[in-house]
Amino acid sequence: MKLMVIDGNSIINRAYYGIRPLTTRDGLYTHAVFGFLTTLLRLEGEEAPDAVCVAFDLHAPTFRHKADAAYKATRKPMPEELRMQVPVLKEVLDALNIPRYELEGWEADDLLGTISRKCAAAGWECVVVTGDKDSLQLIDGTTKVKLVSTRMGQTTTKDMTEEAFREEYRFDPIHMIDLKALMGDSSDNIPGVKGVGEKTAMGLVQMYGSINHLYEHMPEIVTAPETPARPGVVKKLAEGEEAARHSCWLATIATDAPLDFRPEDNLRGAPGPEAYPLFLRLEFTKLIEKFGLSPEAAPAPDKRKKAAAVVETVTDPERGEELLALWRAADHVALLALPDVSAVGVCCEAGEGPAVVAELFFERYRGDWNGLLAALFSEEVKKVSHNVKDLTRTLLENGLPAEGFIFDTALAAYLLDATAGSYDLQRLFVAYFNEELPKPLYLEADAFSLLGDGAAAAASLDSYTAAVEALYGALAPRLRERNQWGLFQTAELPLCRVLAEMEAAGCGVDARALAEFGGSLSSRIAGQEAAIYDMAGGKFNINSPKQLGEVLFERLGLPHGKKTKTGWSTNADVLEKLRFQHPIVDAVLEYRQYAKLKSTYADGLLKAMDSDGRVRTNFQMTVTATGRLSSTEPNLQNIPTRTDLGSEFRRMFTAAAGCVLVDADYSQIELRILAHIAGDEAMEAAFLAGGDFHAETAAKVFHVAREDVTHEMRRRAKAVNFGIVYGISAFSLSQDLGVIVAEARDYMEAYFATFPGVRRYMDGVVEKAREAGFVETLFHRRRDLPELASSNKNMQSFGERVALNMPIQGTAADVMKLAMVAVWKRLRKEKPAARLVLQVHDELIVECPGDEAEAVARLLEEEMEHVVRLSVPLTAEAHWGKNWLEAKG
DNA sequence: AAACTCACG
DNA sequence: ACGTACGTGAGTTTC
Repeated sequence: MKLMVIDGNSIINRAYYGIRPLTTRDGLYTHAVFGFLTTLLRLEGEEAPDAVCVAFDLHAPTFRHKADAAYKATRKPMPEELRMQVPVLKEVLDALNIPRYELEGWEADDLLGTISRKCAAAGWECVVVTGDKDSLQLIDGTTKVKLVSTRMGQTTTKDMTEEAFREEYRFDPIHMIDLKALMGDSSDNIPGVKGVGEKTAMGLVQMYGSINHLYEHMPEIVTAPETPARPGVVKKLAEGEEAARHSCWLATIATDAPLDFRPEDNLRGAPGPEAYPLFLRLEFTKLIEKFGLSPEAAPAPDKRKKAAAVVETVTDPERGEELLALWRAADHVALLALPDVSAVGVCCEAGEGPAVVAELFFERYRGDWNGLLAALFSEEVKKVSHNVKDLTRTLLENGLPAEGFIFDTALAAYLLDATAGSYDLQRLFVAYFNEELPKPLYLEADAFSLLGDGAAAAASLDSYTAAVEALYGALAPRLRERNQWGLFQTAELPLCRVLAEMEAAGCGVDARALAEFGGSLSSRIAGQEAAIYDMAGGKFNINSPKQLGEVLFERLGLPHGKKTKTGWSTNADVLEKLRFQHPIVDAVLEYRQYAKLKSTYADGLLKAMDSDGRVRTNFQMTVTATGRLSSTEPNLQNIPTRTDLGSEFRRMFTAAAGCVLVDADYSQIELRILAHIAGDEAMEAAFLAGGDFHAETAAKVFHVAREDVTHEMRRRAKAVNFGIVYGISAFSLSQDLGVIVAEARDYMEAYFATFPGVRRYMDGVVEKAREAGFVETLFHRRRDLPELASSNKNMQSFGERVALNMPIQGTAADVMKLAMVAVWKRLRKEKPAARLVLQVHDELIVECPGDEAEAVARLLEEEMEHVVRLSVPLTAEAHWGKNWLEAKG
């Protein structure tokens, strides 16, 4: 069997430039699509493949892929006349029933690589069609590359099999990587080795093959003058080793993108009924015949305005079955359920009449409603709902399936405006349709819940369910317009299931140890309390900043620092500076530490425990402005770790009997993302080198050798690194480091001199944000920034810091969400006894049988590292143990 | 309900 | 002259 996979971007690009412009009567450019289709016909004729599919790039216009951010200079932006044709081509391919693949965060190249390897694994032959020589590295025994070029309307192709390649290049296809890494490629922004061009690189690769092998043999090259590497070249090679290895990474096409792909799903089938009218609209009359399209297959246009919904309360099992058949056949239904699934509303617009909103109140339903629910929540009925994660958790906890959710109106509204604050149905409906929904339903904390009797609910469940349907119609196209469909479908929506399972699973906590620890904290608190009263000369409420301030700053006469709205600040920063003035200060600091641990963690966690000895957090998906999750009731994302005493709490988060916790965390994910989106070469090189990044930074910034970096230098470099991510100011950095502002300013200057790309990024992103009114992540998560247009200078500065920070923090959040979905899928397939239990922003925790620890650890690392390909490696490290503290490694 | 403090990434 | 890091949630006091 043979599959042909086409590099969609490459071929449409070549068609665009290779064919004279062509428009329809109403001025729509179509020549690139036309050229693509004629090329497709030609290729099908030449190859007669059993299956055909097309891969596309999917990346932001603002942040390009690989080390692409700085390359506005070298890679021209896609002309508007071409850009507008890409969605048209996709529509055409869909109509022709030719599958297309695109994946947030991956280039078409990587998909070609992945698809070709999956074909090989399935025993299929694969033909990769592209205009790009990069893909030649994919050639092997079962994969050939067809190079296509289109000039003056004429398309020529060149078949590169393994033999043909060797004949032409005299080395193995895989070494195309090394060739490109040595000679560089400006259009892909691969630096290569300075002073090494095509000729030299070719000779070196023919002689030594890989770059690794080449550098291993450097000594011999020096002494062998007849080699293609003359002495000058040897020097250049030595100087360019880092660049060569970095370039190697950039030049390698991934073959392990997380793509759900089976060759047999791409078998060539008949065109759909939409194809004929679409080709007519594009005025592709000649192609209609060549693609065998006919008007008979055209669907009847259905533009009729829907009448108002018909509402019925279902009590009869037979009617239930009837409706189920309609729901199965429908494109989708809108659905809401009460938190205990005691009532469900289903809105269905199938057929030509008005929408039917069916309400199922199970205390009134006379048949087997469990069977009905199981069918309703199976894959077979495509459902749109509001807060899918919560419903999924409820369903799973009631032993019901939870499949077939295709949209979530709350999540969609969140992606469209992450700073709106709340996403309950009433508000959304008002915001999008300027109409009020009836009141009887009480919406609590975004969850759909019911107060009052069934009659009151009956009067409103229908309007709320219909509102979900209406909002779907309004929100879905907006997501597509903003390029957020991919993020929604690949990250947010599938994450609902993952989080629901995590919440339902919970995490084991040792209640006895917790209570015991709480007791010892009480004693410590009592001890400090007595000492404080003694030194203060009387009792007062230490927890009251007001009373504490009076004692410290009035009675004891200590110098007060910052003031707050209501008085003098008594926070840890201030007290830290007073430590040597009076022994009471240390006592207060200790008291505060113990009191915090006791009330928030010892008491707090005990209160939050379920009867089975586990705590179940609520992961909120629609809270943060950056795309992170938040965790509440209890918050399991702020369990202490920074002090020895506090981290004892982590010892009490335990694995079930026979199980261990596996903890995997990303290393410096935000700084790596900064290196990527800023395209800063020095920073990229530092990460490629793989050492201690803060120390590496210190060496560069302070101009000392790596081994001469002191602890203090590293500490300062680390603070600057963090400051950069937060949108630094010299003042705050000086506060953080305890140095004068001028010195902090010097550090920043030195930092920007070391990493010039970072400064360019900072200037660029703020400028763009000011123009656009928003910033976005690599995956198009967006945050609106009205602050930048404010007349208040502080507001503006805040907006600027957010503009700097959000794309970084937000991209990290996107990556983690994608990783969670990938990990979940693999665990489900390969390690069904393992389950995800916690996420703490850059850290994932899995509970699994002890003998699977090693395998699960490797699985976590692999999935987390490979979820996206940046210009620097993304690394994750996993460890395991009987409890969270041990598992931290 | 708001203010303050402090736990986390 | 001023106020200054980004993103969260929870417990406590005070109004």
